[in-house]
Amino acid sequence: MVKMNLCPKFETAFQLLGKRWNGLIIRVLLNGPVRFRDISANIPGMSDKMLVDRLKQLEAAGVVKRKVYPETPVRIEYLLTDKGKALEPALDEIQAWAENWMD
Amino acid sequence: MVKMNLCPKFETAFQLLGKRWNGLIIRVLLNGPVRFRDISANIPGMSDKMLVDRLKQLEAAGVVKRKVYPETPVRIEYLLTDKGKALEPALDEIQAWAENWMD
DNA sequence: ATATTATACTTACAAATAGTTAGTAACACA
DNA sequence: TGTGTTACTAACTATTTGTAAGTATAATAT
Repeated sequence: MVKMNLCPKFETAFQLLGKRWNGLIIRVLLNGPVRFRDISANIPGMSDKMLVDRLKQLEAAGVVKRKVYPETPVRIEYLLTDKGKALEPALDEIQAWAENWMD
Repeated sequence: MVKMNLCPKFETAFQLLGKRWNGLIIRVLLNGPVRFRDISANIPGMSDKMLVDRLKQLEAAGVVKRKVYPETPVRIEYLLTDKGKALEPALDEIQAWAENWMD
């Protein structure tokens, strides 16, 4: 039997990226801090429920931070941590691949 | 409202990569052609059913090719197309990110 | 005082996807 | 005739995702 030794960290990374919406959410957040509505409006087909769920998951993974501005009405911004920003080269490579090979 | 214009090709790319197992399967196939059992044995937790399903999906997407050797017992190898191999830099970036930021 | 508006969620339920376990077809070999 | 191996398939359950509606909060409008 052929043994390949998939890196467990790579597996963990794909528990995040290999979930629907997560890649797109991170991509949107790479443009800078944005509000819930703005993420939602820029990802067609994704429900509020999924966005809430994914933001919680990404926050728990240390990729996204939630910042509350106690204004009226309250304003909440989502932004990438350093860990999240570090995904930019990877997402850029996926973008490049998509441009070369999709359609 | 903030408009970001997510690239539709990027979205399509993440319909593939943003599905459980696909990233890991492609990663294994980057080592060269392998048989069904070998993929399966190198991805802990993934059932045969999911592997069949994903290989079909990746084949339909033009990322994976299926090669039949009419031996006894029949031998079937799965390998990446050029389109599939072109994902290597992207997966390498994810690997690098995982090594720097996981745990 | 009451109604209206906006934002960031929550809830209840239906539909789709994933997981588990068992089974099958094909064929050489004992 | 029976056994073993490989690459699946089928039947069923569990989990995840999707849909549609609702809620809390607080300023502003009537």
